Amino acid sequence: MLHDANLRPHVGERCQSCAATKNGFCGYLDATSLAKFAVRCHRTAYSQGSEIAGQGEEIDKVGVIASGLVKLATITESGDEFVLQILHEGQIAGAPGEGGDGFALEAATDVSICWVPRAAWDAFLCEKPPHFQAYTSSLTAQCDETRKFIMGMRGRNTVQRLASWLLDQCKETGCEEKPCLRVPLSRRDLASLLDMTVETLCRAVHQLDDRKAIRLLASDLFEITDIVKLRVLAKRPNENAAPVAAEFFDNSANRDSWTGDDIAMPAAPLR
Amino acid sequence: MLHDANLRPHVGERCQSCAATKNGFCGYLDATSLAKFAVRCHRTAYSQGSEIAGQGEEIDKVGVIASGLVKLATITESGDEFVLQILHEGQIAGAPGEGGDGFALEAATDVSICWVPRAAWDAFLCEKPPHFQAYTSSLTAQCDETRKFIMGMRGRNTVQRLASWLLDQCKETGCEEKPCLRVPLSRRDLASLLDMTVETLCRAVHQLDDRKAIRLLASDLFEITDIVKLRVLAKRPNENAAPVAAEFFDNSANRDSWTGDDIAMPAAPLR
DNA sequence: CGGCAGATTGAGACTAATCAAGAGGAGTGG
DNA sequence: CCACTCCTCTTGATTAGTCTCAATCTGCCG
Repeated sequence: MLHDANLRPHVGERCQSCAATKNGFCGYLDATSLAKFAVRCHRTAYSQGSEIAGQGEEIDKVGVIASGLVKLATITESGDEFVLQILHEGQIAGAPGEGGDGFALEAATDVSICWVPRAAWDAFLCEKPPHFQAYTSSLTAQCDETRKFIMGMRGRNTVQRLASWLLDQCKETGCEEKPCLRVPLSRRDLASLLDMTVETLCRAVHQLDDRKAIRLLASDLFEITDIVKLRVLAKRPNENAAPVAAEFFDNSANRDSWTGDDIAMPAAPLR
Repeated sequence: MLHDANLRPHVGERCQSCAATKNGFCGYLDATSLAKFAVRCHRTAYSQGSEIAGQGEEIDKVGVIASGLVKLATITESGDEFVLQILHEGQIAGAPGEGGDGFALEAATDVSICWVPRAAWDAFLCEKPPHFQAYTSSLTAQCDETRKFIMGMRGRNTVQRLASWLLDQCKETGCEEKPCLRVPLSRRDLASLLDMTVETLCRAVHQLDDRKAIRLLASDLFEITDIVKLRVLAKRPNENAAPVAAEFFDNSANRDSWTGDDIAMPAAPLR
């Protein structure tokens, strides 16, 4: 495990420049809570390819991905690696259960993660409801994303799966106008994620190229030349390019105090 | 939507006989909390095949599955239905995000669900940390289960996928000694869940039968005649038949009061 | 320059989908 | 009671799509 850096950021300082404060768990926190969170965590950097948590390894801490992509994979007895999921900025890594029984976390790109010891994490959540809400919102969002991913893979052949995944990537990175998409994953990882062989993935990429939906500028650089055609090839023709700005729950719902046993209506729903 | 019954159970009374109190969300609650929860929810019964929540329908309530199996599916523009997941006893249905964007919930068997209006749900969670912990534990467990399911499907052909799924079912229903497994899902639903056609599923079942791993007593009744062979056929040979009793978080961790701004160590980790 | 790993392309083998049709059961109406 | 329809489950033959194996190409590093 390579730890390129292991810093406890000054309150607010590091977070200011962190893109994850806009996304996922940190994005759900208000400034005050974020500051409190910052003092409890320490940021660790991992270089591409390094192992974050081994399979079967018990993790006694919870992490929020500050930058980069984390590969959630499993290695079978026969030695094959299967990429189950790619976690990104703002998502929770190492939540209880993860890694506990057969998943490994690996840095798919250079990654930095804000770790909090399990005990401190629990204490932070218990401080006030909005902290818990941030956590539940994150979990729900991640659960949902997984389901959406499965949806995108189902009932599609290899070319359609690739096209569908590229569409999702476009939305996620928000590259609607500038049609250039960088795919930091290796062919091997992407193929595994999309449940196909490297060779088939390669053919699928070139098929999209041949049909003028994309242009392969470099091995890891895709230009989306015709997003409409890409949608058709993904079997998702009627999808409007609606913004995907994750709908965070209304922060005005933050109640800093807890109710007693009396049943009080909360100021607003969680989401 | 068929509502065969719609009852507000008396505190404790209905819950006593409910199997879900041992599992999932309700299983994480202590007796007092469970009683409080019971007065807020109303149980609704759905007969097999009835729709619980339509695709795109906004759900303003949260449900805990009291009994039966709930099918989480999506219907594409071309009219094909894809079963993404089967939710069972004790799991959360209709969490925020679900149904919001393309999933439908349908009763795969006769089902009863304890519903709580969103607002009351949030209020319940905010009452004290253990309630939130029960929720986060449930979410994490469900997230994990989804990942395990994907793991079971990856890198396997149709026969292996079926065998793998059957193994999971054995563990879940705890039928280790008495080797009889009832599969309440229709061939159509099961095939969709396992990502194959009905025809292929049928052939896979009979292949397991031919190889003496199982015996098909009835169309929905499987006798596991040789669990070791079944493991081999599932490409999961080295799996011990370890109990899967979901590891619930230690209930002694229940803290009925909340900490202030000071950082206090919680009595025990969440899980 | 050679060695190496990843990416690409090609040809044949094999899996699972598709199309087609039969078997069995449940419900309906005469 | 039977004839009829409808639906699910099952089985068979054909075909399309992927995987496998193999070879070549590319860029990178020493």
